[in-house]
Amino acid sequence: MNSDARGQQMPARIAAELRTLIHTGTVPPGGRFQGERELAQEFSVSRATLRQALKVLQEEGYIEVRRGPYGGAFVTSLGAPLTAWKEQMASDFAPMDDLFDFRVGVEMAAARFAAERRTDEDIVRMRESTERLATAVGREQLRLHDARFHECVAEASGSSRLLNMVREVRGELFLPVDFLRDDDTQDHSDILGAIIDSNPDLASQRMMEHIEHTREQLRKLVRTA
Amino acid sequence: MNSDARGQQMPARIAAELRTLIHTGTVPPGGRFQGERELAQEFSVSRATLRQALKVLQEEGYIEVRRGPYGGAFVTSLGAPLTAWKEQMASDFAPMDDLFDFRVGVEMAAARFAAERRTDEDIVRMRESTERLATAVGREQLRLHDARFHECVAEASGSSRLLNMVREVRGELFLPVDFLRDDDTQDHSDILGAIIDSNPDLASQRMMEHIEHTREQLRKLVRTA
Amino acid sequence: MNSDARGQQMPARIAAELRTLIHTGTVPPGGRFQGERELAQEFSVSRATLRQALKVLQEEGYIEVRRGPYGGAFVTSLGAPLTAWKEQMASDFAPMDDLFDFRVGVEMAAARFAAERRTDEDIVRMRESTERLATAVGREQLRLHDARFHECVAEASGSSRLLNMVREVRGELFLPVDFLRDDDTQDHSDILGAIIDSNPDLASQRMMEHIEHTREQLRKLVRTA
Amino acid sequence: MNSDARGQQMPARIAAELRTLIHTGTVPPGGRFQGERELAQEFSVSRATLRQALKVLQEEGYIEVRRGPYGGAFVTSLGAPLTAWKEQMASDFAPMDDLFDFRVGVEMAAARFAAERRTDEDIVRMRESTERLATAVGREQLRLHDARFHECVAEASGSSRLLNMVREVRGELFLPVDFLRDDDTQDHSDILGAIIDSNPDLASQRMMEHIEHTREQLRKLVRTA
DNA sequence: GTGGTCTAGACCACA
DNA sequence: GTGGTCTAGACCACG
Repeated sequence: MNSDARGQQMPARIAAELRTLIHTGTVPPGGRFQGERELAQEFSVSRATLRQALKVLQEEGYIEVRRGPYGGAFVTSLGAPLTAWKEQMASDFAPMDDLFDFRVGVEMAAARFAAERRTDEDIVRMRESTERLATAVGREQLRLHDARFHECVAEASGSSRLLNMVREVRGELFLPVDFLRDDDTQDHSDILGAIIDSNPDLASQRMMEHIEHTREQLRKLVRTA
Repeated sequence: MNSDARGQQMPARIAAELRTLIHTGTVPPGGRFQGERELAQEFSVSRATLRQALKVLQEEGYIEVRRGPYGGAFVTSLGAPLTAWKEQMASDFAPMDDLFDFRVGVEMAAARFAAERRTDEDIVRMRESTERLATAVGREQLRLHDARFHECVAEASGSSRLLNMVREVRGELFLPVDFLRDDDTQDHSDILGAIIDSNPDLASQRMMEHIEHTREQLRKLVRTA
Repeated sequence: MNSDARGQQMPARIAAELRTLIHTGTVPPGGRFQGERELAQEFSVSRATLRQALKVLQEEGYIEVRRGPYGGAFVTSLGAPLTAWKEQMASDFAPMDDLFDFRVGVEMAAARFAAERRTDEDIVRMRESTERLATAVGREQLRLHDARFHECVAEASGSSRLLNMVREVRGELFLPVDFLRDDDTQDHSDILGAIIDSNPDLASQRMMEHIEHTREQLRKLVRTA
Repeated sequence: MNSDARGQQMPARIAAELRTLIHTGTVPPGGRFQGERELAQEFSVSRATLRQALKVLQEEGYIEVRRGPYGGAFVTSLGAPLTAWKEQMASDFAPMDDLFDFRVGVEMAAARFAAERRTDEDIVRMRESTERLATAVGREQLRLHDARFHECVAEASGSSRLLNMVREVRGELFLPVDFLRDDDTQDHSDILGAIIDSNPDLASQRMMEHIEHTREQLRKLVRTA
């Protein structure tokens, strides 16, 4: 009914979308967003509103804004947000568990339907993401291609709603992704295999294990930090 | 001061919530909502705003407002919304498929985690829902207890996010539920069994089959209508 | 040259002007400012800009904003600003001394020129202020008529620049005025006498003593607080 | 980031400051300002902005900009500004009176507090200014050391606010100073004497007379011009 | 051509 | 008719 008006205010909503781009590594530290005018148009929003969104991210320490030509909104090294996130997680891990429970649901379903419905083109895209992750160097690239694979699976599921949710969840995940597991590439490869074999149960099963591994990894990280 | 002021779509939001109450059978045809003043207070909203929400539902044919003593907002027989829904589904079933893909994801996860984490109290509640569905008479009761069971499972999963999503999906489902399958009670019972046995894979598997059956049923309904 | 553009941003400048109205008691605690639209027009500024000014005052604890008819920006009991002011003064009284040095200059000159140039109407106004102060009840009235007298003297000086400065200084004074000396009325009366007698030296002399008394009073207040 | 961004009148502000330097004789006719880059840095402003300020002064006839080596912004003989000023004063002397009323206030207070608070170093500086005025040759030197003395007194008052105001007023005075009275040196000397004697009333009294003499001188000048 | 500020005006939610 | 939010567009200061 009101599918795209979930009730947040515009600035907060746009801030969330931009934050997602940072969390997923789409715009890495040091990277620059488009100009305010372009962004405003992209979000179908006035520049004033967009600027409020940028201000939120600025105060959260995600971006810093520079003026002049070659100015713009640049992603910081993310030190401040990382610290804030760790503190919050250390004091209460429940929200993260909640997020992962939901992630398990949407990504298992995505993997299942992907195994049933994937086209050859879907397979090409998923394979490419997997290979790029394998050869990625640097945290930013790892982060980006890890996120990209999960999106590709959701795309292959043919469900726009699942795709949106996969993206939304990913957008909330943030820095955990900074600490990718060494065997992520293998996980992705295994999942992809099951999808190619058109084995929905196996695909979703492996997706679940993959996500639960990540959850465990995160839990450890928070405990030791 | 303006901490929760979303700016501009409160009426639509409230309308959606009230619509959900109708879709899930919480307030059945012929049933009456609380007085405007109570509703307004419940949603932390002014009476004027609430009246706009009611107006939306009125125009959609969900409710009719009667004045005087014993007046109030009464749920109609839902003929108009049903017709509108059928027409829409007949012309494009994709949104419904999208919704069901997502439903499969969240409810499978809910069943899985419920099987892992359910407490004795959770079991009591789920069992009660199942039994009430078995002995329910009339469409309204069926609809209500069917919805209630799915909520109970989501509650047992211990994930507030999954619970919210289960409810949200249900709120969008509407009348399909009018046409419950005869073997729904058996499905619920089977799912509950797997949850009680602490068998996550089986519980989620049965939940999926249950939902896919409903999807098929609906698809047929639309074709023949 | 650029007499009215001293370089502040508009919101800060407007906030300062509104703050002055509070400090001088023109709008007392509990009082209400005009509607945003009127204020915006009065300051020849857009509503958005004016709202930023209101936000500043809101965060400083000077006003609270209520919605609905009979809503608007209302002056608080000023507890928060008072506390903040006391703390600041206790840690560094120098800015207050600086302000008073300047005040001595402008108000002595105002008294001097008033004694030279006052018209009969000026005298009427100054006398009225003095009398009202004598019969005033309540802090708000005292504050208001005290401020009013000093303005009247500055008006009588015939120098718009001095008048502006007297007002500006008064606007920065704030709560000190909350603690009026018992013999303020006598001081005002003495100053007025010298002005009526067209005695510039005596008028400015008395004005100085009046202000220095206030300074001393304030100094004590801060020490004991 | 935008801590000191006043938004929109930087050029005018900078122009005013540079104009003051000319009015006070700090940079005399024929004199050269620093390079654009140095000035820009000094005012913490971009070169483009500074150039706008220079353009303003250029159009007012205060400076002329020469290019090439030994180029820069040179103060003109000030014929054009002087003519403009005379015309303006002849048509309306009120603004000048207003300025002098204010000047009386701030400089009397400065003299008063200087007499109360001057240190030995202050005396040295004030004496030096007085002596240099006595031995000055040429309008430029006269203008410069006259202005300098008044600043020294304001410095000795220990009030930064009074000092700022004395400077600001002086910046607006401009060419009147071109026509210094012969007995200015004696006036300064008398004022200094009262300050050294720690006689606040006398110091401020003499300061007033000094300023009022200047006002009269100016008035005559305008009448005859 | 960038971000920073302000304007003018609309519509919404409120009581 | 109030305050709360957003839009569209302008101009300024920047490097």
